[in-house]
Amino acid sequence: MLDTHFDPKAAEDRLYAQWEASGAFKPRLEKGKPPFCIVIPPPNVTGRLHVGHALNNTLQDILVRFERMRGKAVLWQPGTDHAGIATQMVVERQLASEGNQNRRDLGREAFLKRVWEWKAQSGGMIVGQLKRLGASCDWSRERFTMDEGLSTAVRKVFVQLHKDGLIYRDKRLVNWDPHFQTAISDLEVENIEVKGHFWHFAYPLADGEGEIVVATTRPETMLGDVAVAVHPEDERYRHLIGKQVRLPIADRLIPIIADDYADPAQGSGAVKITPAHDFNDFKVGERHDLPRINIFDARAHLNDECPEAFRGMERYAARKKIVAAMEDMGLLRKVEPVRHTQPHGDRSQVVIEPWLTDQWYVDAKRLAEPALAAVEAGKTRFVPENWTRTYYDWLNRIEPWCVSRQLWWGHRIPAWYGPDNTVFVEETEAAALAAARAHYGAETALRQDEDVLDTWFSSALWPFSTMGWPDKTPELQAFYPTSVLVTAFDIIFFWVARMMMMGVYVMKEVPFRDVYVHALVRDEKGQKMAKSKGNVIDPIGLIDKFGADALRFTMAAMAAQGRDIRLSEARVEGHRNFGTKLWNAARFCQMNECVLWEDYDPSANRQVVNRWIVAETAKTIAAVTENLEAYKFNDAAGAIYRFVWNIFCDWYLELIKPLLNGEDEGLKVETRRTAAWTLDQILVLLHPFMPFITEDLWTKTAEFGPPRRGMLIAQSWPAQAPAWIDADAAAEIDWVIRLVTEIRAMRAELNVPAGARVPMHLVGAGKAACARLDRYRDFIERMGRLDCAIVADDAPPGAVQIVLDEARIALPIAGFVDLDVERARIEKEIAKADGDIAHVDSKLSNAGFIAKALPEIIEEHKERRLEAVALKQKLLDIAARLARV
RNA sequence: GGACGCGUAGCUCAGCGGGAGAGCACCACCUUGACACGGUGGGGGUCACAGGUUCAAUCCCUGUCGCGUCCA
Repeated sequence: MLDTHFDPKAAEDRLYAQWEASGAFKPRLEKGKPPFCIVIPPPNVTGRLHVGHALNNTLQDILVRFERMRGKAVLWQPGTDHAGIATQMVVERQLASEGNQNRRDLGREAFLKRVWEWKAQSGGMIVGQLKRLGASCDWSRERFTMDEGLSTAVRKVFVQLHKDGLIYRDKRLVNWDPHFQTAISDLEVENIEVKGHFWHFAYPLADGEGEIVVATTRPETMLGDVAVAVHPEDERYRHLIGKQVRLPIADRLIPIIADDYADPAQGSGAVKITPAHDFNDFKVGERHDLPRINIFDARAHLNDECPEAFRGMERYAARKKIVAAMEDMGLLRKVEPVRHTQPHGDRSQVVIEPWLTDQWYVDAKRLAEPALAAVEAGKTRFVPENWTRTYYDWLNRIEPWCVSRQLWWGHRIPAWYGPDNTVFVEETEAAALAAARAHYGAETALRQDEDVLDTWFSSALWPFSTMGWPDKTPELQAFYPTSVLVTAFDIIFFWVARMMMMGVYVMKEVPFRDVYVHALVRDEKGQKMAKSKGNVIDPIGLIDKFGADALRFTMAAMAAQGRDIRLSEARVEGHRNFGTKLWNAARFCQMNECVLWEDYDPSANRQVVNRWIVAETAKTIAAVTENLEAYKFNDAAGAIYRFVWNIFCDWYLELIKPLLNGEDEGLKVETRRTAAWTLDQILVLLHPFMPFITEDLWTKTAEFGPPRRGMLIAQSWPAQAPAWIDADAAAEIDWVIRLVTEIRAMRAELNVPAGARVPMHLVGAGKAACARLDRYRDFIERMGRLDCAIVADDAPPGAVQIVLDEARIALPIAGFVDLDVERARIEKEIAKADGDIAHVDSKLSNAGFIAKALPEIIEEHKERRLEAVALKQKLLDIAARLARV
């Protein structure tokens, strides 16, 4: 006998281990078996599961389990990425907490050893958390971006790109993180609005004929100024163009130039130009062939380009000193408060410096062209479709991708330099040495580039590097291109765009057929969750409290396309209750000996309730299947939820109780088998959403019947047959349900004591209704709490009446109720019928409606009118009767 | 400033050209032989606002207001 509740704590780990041991997570490649593959967007190896991951992986797991049950050879490829900065940060922090030794003191080799030790011990915690969620990845194929095979792929692609001229070294401005002392990508920069100031500085003209005022939010950069720009059309400054100013403090002469970049409406209309420290100024400098004066070192301290008094100063200390100096010289004209956006490193949270350095760049523009064309040609499809445009926008505006990082943890760039700085880009040191020998005509020592590659460089290769590329493996053959990438839109650029570029370039084929873009999970107030805001909901906590199934079902039920998810605990709790409801339905079946029958034929039932539930099951199978195929997770979840609770539990199980307690053994057998079969269909349909509870029930419900062949995870997805649909059965059960509902509503509204049993007379009923009453008398009496249910020619005295189709339900309950309440109720009903009639009439009397509306719509309105009029007539009869009581 | 999205029941959200829905919350009643993580019934919405298209608009179009996200 089942308990009254499912116990997730006791079941989850055990079931997960059984699944994994059964080999169910591994793809079985067989002839004629279509492949289905998802590569996990690799979480960061330092990461912990947050609700975004929970949603993302729940949806992937639903698809994977669904397709597996549909008989496909399914590979869900898991793994983690090495997260250059984040991981290095974790280990450096660890070093700091142990003493003062930083990584430079330790040395590169020893430091990397420490990182690997850290990875072995505490890295990949998120993998365990994914397992708690129930993710059915093929863990035997787990990959890490720093694995040997994946590193080989990285080197090979780098070299290939270099040979094709798509990767090059250049001196440009990069986003420099002074804390980590490395370049970072645009996407790792958060632009945050901050309160700052506009300092207005007067720069004296060199000829002594006055001054020009510039406004800046970053006074310290003036030491790197090389010009002052004004707009060519700006009348205020036109006469100054071409003159020189004497830059204060630095004491250099710099020109006043004309450039459209200067906005006459902004500040004073004149703008200082610092090409080495501002992206816009850099472009101005290019146009006017200006020098670039770099005033910072890697820590953003002032360097030797600055006057001696400032050298070595930290940037904000320098700012203060500059402002003070300008003020002392009487050159500070104005200070105004201003809100402006400042770039911050998403890891370090410090202000990013645009800084002039030598870095490796990928020519993203050229890689983007075929990646764009592939989507335009429909080789990859976005779902929902409107994300296509975001993808286009981003790829159309793409800038050169800086791929080098001044870190130690990562793929070291396969470039070696000769004594004269000639660069040799090869996959191995040996190849580089050989190339050097050929170049120099002699054995020559080389030194390897110190830098490593951006983590995203290796992640971009993930869809094929995980499958063994550059080897032509069977996996690659079978599963590339993958079926679908599931991702949140906030990282659409990280993932989709980069994987598309690399996939198309390396494999000559897109990495995925579909890209399903799901919502972002926010807190109850709609805010993005962030550690700094303290509003993060821990999914593991929710799993501990309500079970993984409840969390998963909630994610699926709320994953409507095109909308964000606001997660609330109440919702998860509600879905835990749903699981309990199902559990108890199974318990009921078990108590009533509803065991499976191997040769059960759903289309061979005689009893109407059984024919009905089979038809309802068929509809549910179709709905869940279609919605999952269309990535409509919420609709699929809703369909199975309503079927289980509102059809199977609320009505079917109640309808069969009299049969199970009855005398007709043949009926009992049919009903038990049908109930057991229906429950089985539910377990299969619900399994992708709630794998644990369904798997547990799969085992437990087979305690008395024929043994199961394998675990639920490996069962076939149900098919439904047209023969299962039975419109007559539907009409009959619908009538019974409406009858019971009306009786219950009447009793409740009139405050008939719940325990009181009353008689029910069905008045004016047609033949079919009479027969139905006969067939379902036990059920109707039980659900309506009636002491009898009979057909009668007329309503008994003191009866209240409800209209049901052609008949009236008469309940002689005058003794229990206040008839004034009933009279008021009838009046309200009449008013409602009048309203309906008027509404329909307004349409039917409209010539335009008659002329233009679809015939079936007009017909429907006419029927509605007839029904409303008939209803009103019956209500008037009832009212007249009540008036006489 | 540009792009995208959203304003529907107290809250969280579905729906979407022809009769306003769910979950939770709320109210009333119920120790009914699966389940109180339950059952039954009920209240509650000029579907943001203003125009337009249409025989018909919560749904399509335009604009306004408010909110959010991303990009400058």
